[in-house]
Amino acid sequence: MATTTSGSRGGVPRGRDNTPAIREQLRAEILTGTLVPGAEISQARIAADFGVSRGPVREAFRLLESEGLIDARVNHRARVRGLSVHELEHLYSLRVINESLALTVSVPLFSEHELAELDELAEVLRHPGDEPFDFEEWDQVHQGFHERLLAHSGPRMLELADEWAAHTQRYRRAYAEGGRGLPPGAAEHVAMARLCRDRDARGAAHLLARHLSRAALTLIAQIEPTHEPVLLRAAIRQVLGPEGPSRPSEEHRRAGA
Amino acid sequence: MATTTSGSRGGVPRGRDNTPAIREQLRAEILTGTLVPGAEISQARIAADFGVSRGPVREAFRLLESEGLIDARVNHRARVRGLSVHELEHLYSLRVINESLALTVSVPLFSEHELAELDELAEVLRHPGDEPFDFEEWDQVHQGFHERLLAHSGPRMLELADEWAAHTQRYRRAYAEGGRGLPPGAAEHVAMARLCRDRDARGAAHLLARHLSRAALTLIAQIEPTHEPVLLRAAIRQVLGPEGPSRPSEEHRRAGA
DNA sequence: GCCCCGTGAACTGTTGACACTTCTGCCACG
DNA sequence: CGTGGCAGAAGTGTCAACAGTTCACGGGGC
Repeated sequence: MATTTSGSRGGVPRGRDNTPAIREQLRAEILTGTLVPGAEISQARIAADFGVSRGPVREAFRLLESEGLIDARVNHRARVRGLSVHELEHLYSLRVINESLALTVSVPLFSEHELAELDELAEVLRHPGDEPFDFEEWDQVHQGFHERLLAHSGPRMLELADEWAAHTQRYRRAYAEGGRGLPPGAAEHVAMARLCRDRDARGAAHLLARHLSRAALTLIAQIEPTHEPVLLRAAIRQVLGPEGPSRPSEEHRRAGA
Repeated sequence: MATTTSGSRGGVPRGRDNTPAIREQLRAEILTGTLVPGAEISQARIAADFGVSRGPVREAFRLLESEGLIDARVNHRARVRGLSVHELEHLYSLRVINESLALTVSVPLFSEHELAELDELAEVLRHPGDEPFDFEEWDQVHQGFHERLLAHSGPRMLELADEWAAHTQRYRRAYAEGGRGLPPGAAEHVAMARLCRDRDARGAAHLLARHLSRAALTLIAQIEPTHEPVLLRAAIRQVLGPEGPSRPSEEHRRAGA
């Protein structure tokens, strides 16, 4: 029996249009794993937890379904969608090609203030202050960095990229192995910030693509080592060109990582 | 005063879960321009038109909003979102890089049956049978061709590509200038089919990218000639490489278009 | 012992009604 | 003549209740 998850959510205060709050709360619980894949969630129970009627909950469910976080068959309880290597690969492939493009057009437009912010965040990512290492906090900063990277790519692209990044978070958390240390590649962020400052759009985009695909390949190897990531490799080729991501390339070394 | 569009939609038969039907009907009306940009649509009126209560309509509205087809401020009537060159450029940029990738991985996987279908559709696109030329019918086939091209790229990618293609349809119709003739580039489809048959993934992807970006540039030039499509050009560069789309490239000629 | 069907609980989809907000048009007032 | 504000209409967000569906469970028949 799938755990028909229960537990009281804080009631929605008193505001009008409660759907966004419900949606975001559930979304967060799914992304962080509080609501595990396969768990069944009923409109009635969620409504009760929020102290609200089923109307707004139904609307929130529709949004979560359109985002791909839950499956909702007619006349059945909704279920938190499961994880799969295929989806993980798709998500990262989308991120690789789209974020590379978004970064390419953003680089010439960064303000001095934004560049300084990137530098600062990158430094924090490399040398997190607190001991012991707090993965939650680090990942928060990490998401902020990647989000700022795409600042000037337009609202539509930004929204999509945010969604994809959020969804990959699900996999990162599920397979973080207890989050016991700095993820490999954490140091690359300072190189990226540097390339942005140098207005090297091509170099920055390439480094981002390698950065993302390394994360993806690491995860895939952990989850299902036999899986052959055809789509992801094609995505990498599209961004980096046919030569492939074999050795550290020119712009990477130049950035002095 | 914005036209608070009215008019009776056929009542939803008697099925359970009416939301999808309502959503699709409204979506189609927006995409084809029956519901013009800026038009205001009220839950109450739509509900009456469908012979249904406001509940399902609200859910449909939420989906349409998440898709970006309507704007829905709290306590206000929803409005059909307007058109803009920026969005058009974004849509086509997304299509260029994502469909190119999707096609790249699809090419090795086409069955003989699918290849034959592509050939056939491409031929119809080049020499449409009926006189006078029926744009609606032609565009139907056109969408079918592009959809089949991505058949093997996985459900998530397919869904996204379909959505983007559908949205560009809005612009194509709005600026079709009466749809009085075969769009330029219509002949390229047979070359694409040919490249698929030859299992030339790279060539097919490049041709698709050029095909899409030409359509985009034509539309942009019609709508707002002063607009400089920075994002789109970056997208083209990402797929074709730095040399740019200057001359007809090797694989294009080899396909003997 | 095994299978089938009826029954009731748990849910979902839908509806009509209620409270509150926004906007329009009009009137009194300056 | 211009302006401020005040009712009423129109619309939205929400809720509680109704009807139909799915599923688990147990009793009866074989």
